[in-house]
Amino acid sequence: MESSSATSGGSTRREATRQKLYEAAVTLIAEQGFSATTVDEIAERAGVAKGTVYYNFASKSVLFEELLRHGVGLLTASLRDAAERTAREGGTKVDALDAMIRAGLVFIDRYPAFTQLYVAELWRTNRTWQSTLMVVRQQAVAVVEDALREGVAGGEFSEEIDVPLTASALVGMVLVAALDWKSFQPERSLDDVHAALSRLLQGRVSGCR
Amino acid sequence: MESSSATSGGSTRREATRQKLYEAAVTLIAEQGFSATTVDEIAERAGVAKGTVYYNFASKSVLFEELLRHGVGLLTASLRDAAERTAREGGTKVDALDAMIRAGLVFIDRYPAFTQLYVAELWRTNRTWQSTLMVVRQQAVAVVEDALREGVAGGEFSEEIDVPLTASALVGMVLVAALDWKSFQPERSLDDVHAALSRLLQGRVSGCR
DNA sequence: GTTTTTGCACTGACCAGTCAGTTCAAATTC
DNA sequence: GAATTTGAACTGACTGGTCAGTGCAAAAAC
Repeated sequence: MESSSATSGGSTRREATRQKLYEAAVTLIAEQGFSATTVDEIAERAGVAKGTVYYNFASKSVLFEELLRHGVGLLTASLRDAAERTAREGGTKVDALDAMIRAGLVFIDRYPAFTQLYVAELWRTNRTWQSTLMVVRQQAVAVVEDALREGVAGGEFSEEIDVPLTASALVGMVLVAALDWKSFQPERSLDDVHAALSRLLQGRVSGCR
Repeated sequence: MESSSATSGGSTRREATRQKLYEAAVTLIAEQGFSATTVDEIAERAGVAKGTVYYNFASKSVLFEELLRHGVGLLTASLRDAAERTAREGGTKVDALDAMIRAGLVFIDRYPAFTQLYVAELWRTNRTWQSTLMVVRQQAVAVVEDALREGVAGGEFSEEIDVPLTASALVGMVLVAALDWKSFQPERSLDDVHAALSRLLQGRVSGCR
C-alpha cells in the first residue's frame, strides 16, 4: 500500500517502521493529546525501541508533523477523487458535494483517531506545527470550495452563497456528525449517517421539499 | 457584579480570584492544550502566586473541570433562552433554530478560546474529565434536539429526519464555521456569518428556492 | 559491509503539588 | 478609637518525579 512509490522511495523496512510509529502515535495522541503522550509510550505501542524513533524522526514534534501531512494527504486525495469521479460520470455539483460527504465519512470511519487529533489541533495557535496545519487544512477545504464555485458558475447554486463560509460549514457538518457517530453511536451504519447529512445538504429538512 | 448573590455567596475576594484564574486558564489551555499548560503559567497570567491556585482548586484537573462546567453552563443557558424567546414571540421552529444559530455565534464571538478548548477535548477518551464533558455536551445538544423533535411533531419538519444526527450536524456547522471565522477572517461581521449559515439551514443553497 | 534496529544507562530541564510562613481586613477588646 | 487578635487568603521556595533527547556498543537484517 505504501511501499513502492511514496515521496522518497526509501528502503521498505524503514518505511514499515515509520508506518508502525504513525499508527501508534495517532491513537495515543488522539486519546491523550500531544503533550501527554510520551515517546516511550509510542515506541512501546509500536513494538520498537526508543532509539528507533529517533533514528527515524528528528524529534517528537517532527514525527507528529509528518503524521499530520501524511493523514491529510490521504483525505485530500480521497475528496478530490470523489469530486472527479462524479464529474466524469456527468453528475451535478450537488452530486459532487454529496460524494465528497460520503468520502469524508468513509475516511473518518477508517481513521477516526486521526480525525479526532486533527480537530483537536486545528484551531490552536502558538504551536510549532501551526503552519503545517494551515497548509494542509486549506488543501482539503479548497476541494469543497472549488465544487461550490463551479456550482455557482454553472448556475446550479445561488450567486449569493458565501463560498469559504459555506465550505467551512459543510466540512463542520460532516466532521462533527461523524465524530459523534463514532463516539456515541458506533453501531449505526455509514449509509444511515450519509442519508441524514444528504437530506440536510439538500434542504429536505425544513422549508421546501 | 458578582458580590451579592452567586451560587454560594462566598467571600467576594475568593470569587474574584477564581474568575481571574478561569480567564487565565482558558486562553492558555486553548492555545497550548491542557498538558502543555503549566500551573505556573496560569498563576502568572492571573497575577497570582502558584499556591493560590491550589488554595482555590484541588488540582489542575479540577480547575479545568470546573472551568468546563462554568463555560458550557453559559452556552446552554444562552441557547435555551434563544429558543424560548422565539417561542414566546410565536416564531416557527425554523426561526427557533435560526435564533439558536445566532446565539451560538454570539457565544463563540465572545468566548472563542473556550469554544476552541471545548472542541479540542470533546471527543477524547481516557481523560479524567470525560464524564463531565459528556454530561455538559448532552445538555447543549439536547436543546437543539428538542427544537427538532417539536418541529417534527408539529409537522414543520419531515418525519424522516434523524434527530440526534441532524442536531450534531447543525452544531458542527455552526462550530466549525464560527471557529474558521474567528481564526481566518476575524474582520467579518457576525451578521454576515449568520446570513450564510441561515441560508444553508433553509436549503437555499442548492435544489429548491 | 552497510543500513537499521536494539537496549539501556544517563542527563538536564521542567513541572505538579506541598508547606511553613506572611499579609491584611474585619472582629474583638480595652 | 487605638491596640490586639483572628483566620481566610495568599505567597514562593522547595521536593520528588517525569520525560525528551543522547550516546553507544552490539545484534540483526538486507
